[in-house]
Amino acid sequence: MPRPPAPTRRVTIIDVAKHAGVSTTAVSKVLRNAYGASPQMQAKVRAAIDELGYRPSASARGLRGQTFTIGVMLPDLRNPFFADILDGISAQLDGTDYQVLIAASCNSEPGEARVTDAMIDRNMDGLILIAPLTSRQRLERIARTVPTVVVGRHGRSAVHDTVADDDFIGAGLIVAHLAELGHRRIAHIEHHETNPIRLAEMPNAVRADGYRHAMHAHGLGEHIDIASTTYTQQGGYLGAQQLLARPQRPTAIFAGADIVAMGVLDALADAGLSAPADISVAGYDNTTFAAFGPISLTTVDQAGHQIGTNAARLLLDRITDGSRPTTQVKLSPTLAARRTTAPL
Amino acid sequence: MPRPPAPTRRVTIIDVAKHAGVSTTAVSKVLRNAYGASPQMQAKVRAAIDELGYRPSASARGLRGQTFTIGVMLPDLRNPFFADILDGISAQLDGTDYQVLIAASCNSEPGEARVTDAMIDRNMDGLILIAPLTSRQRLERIARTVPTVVVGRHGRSAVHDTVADDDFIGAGLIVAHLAELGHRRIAHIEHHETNPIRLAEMPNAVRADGYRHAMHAHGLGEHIDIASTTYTQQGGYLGAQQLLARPQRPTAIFAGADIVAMGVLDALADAGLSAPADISVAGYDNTTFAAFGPISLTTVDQAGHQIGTNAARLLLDRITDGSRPTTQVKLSPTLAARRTTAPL
DNA sequence: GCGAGAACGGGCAACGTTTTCCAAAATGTT
DNA sequence: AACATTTTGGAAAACGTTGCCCGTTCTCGC
Repeated sequence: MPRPPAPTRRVTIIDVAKHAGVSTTAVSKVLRNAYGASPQMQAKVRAAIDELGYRPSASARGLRGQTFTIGVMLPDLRNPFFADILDGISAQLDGTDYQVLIAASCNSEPGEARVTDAMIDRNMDGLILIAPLTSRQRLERIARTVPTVVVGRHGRSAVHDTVADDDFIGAGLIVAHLAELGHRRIAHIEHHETNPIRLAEMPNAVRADGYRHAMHAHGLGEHIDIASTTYTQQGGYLGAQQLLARPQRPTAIFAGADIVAMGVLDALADAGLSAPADISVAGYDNTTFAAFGPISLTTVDQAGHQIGTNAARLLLDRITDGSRPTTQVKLSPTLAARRTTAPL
Repeated sequence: MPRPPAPTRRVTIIDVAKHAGVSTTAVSKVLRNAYGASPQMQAKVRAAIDELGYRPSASARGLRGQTFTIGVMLPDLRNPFFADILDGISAQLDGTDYQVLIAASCNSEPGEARVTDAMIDRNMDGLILIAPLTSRQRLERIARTVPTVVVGRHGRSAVHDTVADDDFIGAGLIVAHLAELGHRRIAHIEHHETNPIRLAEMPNAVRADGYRHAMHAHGLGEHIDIASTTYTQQGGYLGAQQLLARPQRPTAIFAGADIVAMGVLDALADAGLSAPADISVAGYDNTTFAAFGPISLTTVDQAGHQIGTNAARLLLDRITDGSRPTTQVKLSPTLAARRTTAPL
């Protein structure tokens, strides 16, 4: 199927100005509805814009200042929880001139560096970094360069805003739920974190802390039992295998993430066990599939939508006023009790 | 937590030139390793670049030509199938200077128009449009403006390349699988398409066609039974309800998408039935959750990764040579038989 | 009428690259 | 030694906006 596409020059502000019989300055003023344009002129210019189908070049704008672009960095496209956050961001930005562009799957520090650099290179007006692994130092350097909101990481900064769900409370919700059902040997599968600096900031660590604290609070300190793997399906499988091999097998497993719980369920099935008959299983995140009938996973709902709206709102605020003090928003998770947990 | 971020001017090509004692032209040449730069000069310039931490501004570049940005339009972040495609794209683009930026959730024609316009405004070098709803006419207009690859939509164009999975064959795989298991009353739930122009091009329509054709091929023409809803969980629920209310209830339901199958399973459970004991259920897409133990959905695997690599490769080709004839790549899906289908 | 001030419109210089050119120097060829 | 060629490096003009600044022309209060 041959035929080369016909090249066609883009309509510029100059074309519009000529067509409307005014200066480019005038067109620019109308575009940004800046001061100094009479209604008649506005009408003329707008007519010309429509007639010619003119669209301002973001590159040229970027060279002078704004690009009306918000960059969102996502660690993983597969976790539907992030889609909730995105929805919140989009909802908040709807009606503004800003366009959201996403860079995904930068699941390593160098990967994140590449992505954030790329966003800065492209003159984006603001960045929303979701669950970044990047060092605090680099994070602050980024935030000093461009308005930034960090999502899902605990710990405050003088230079960027922060939005996170309270993972400490969330872990407590699960432990309380299971304890109420009569469970005492409640085990946890955590994402192993080696980096000591990130230790206190990353959600996984906070969830583990919350688990420990809640266990103590319910007088179950002696039953604390943590398998340290990763927040992946395989990590859940391996973690569950470890826990099932204990001399005193737990009666409930709190997986640090829904995807981990999937691995746990697989391991149970392979061991000829089932949830909740033999062992109760809980996850964390309330991802879309957790609600599917055959799974029906008890989990913690992280108000992803609200996280998104808050992040976007804070970012817009900071774009308009870069010098206002930074804010830390901490949202409260809720329990989503379903059918993988049952009374002992 | 007060303290405004310290503003800091960006390092430009001029700074690098001064620091290296050469002209900006020279730096530019080194950057693009263009002709006319001696080894010594290259060394000097590279040293200066490293020392100053210089990064070229994409805006300024865009004003003159390339931005080294590839835009990917995704209809829906929640469908993990798209993540597979993205992985393929990233894999192919890895090692090049191109950065992928995603715009998501433009689940309507006006939404898609906004997104594609935004990408063109930003001078992106190429676009990958995944399962677009946009009219053929607009699609071609876009492709005439910027190198474009359309993914997941059947029908060829003289102006853009196309990559798609063969949905006709895929639907046939499911029907063959079910027929082999002894099923005869195999029903289908389709996504209702009203727009006649899109009718032949959209995957959902092709899947329904493939279903019809395969039914005839297996001598089951009289049992063709289609519930027309949407490709959503709720669509699956409603579709299953319709099918269950038939005087002659089907023994197998082929849902046009995995998410639809989830709704079907819910409807079965609510009716006191289960799969595959009472009714076999199959989906389409092999999304991540289809493989989860408790679900274990029989489905069709669309080589998402390959779709992505092919799309990216074609796009790079077209960016370097816009006049080469267009290509249509059609990949073959495979059956992923799991536990929601069983012999009659 | 008259001056002050507001309203309106436009000229022009950035912004940071790339891309022609073009000159000078080095090298090769008779 | 004179000339042709290649190599090397730079000057300068775009690219499409915006924002500062300046000159008009209104408007209005006296």
